[in-house]
Amino acid sequence: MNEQCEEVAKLLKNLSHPQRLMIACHLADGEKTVSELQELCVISQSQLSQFLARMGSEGLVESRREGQYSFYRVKDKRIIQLLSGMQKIFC
Amino acid sequence: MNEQCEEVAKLLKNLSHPQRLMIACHLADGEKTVSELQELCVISQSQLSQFLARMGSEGLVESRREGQYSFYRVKDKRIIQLLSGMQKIFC
DNA sequence: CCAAAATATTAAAATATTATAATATTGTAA
DNA sequence: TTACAATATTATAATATTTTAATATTTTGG
Repeated sequence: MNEQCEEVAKLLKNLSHPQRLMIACHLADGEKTVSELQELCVISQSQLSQFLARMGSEGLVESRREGQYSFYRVKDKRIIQLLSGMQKIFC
Repeated sequence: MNEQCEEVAKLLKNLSHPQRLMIACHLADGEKTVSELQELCVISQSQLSQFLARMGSEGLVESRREGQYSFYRVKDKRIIQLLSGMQKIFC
């Protein structure tokens, strides 16, 4: 239980910022560009990029570059499950 | 969406510490005393009490005093739902 | 090549969280 | 009433997060 709590708490911490949560929710709907996210989330370019970097380094999202665009998506199916569960409960 | 993200992010932040998550999981199983929690979670008295106070002030748990014991429980059914959902996904 | 758009990185001040120790309060049994 | 168990509060140093501004890199159209 200890280990799972550590792992899950780390994930929740990553989702525990309103804008990171919003980013994750939008990405759970499907892959998005940084600039698409920037419009959807109303967030500064710098902060968005920093948040995505953090979310990437902790395995929450992954990205691919295509030309001048970076596409981000949620990395793990379980996280999509979690997000959609939360949506059912709280939205 | 903005408001919900704020609300849910606040909740997740509260659950985003391994020991607070463990406290919440144990309480989701049913009401517990502080000293029961202290044994279950292997945590210092002071920190446990501080965590419970914080979780209480943010509406995650509530308590009742009975003699020398304080009993804590999860306050909101939705949070129990969330926790058991997480358990299904990650445990 | 050059300019502009898209994205990433760095830096730093303000704020919040965490861990720990010390102390205080409350209730009960002797 | 005294001592002890259970719980709560306060204080503080160490660490992490958040916000913001400035700068850098990458890619493409002209």
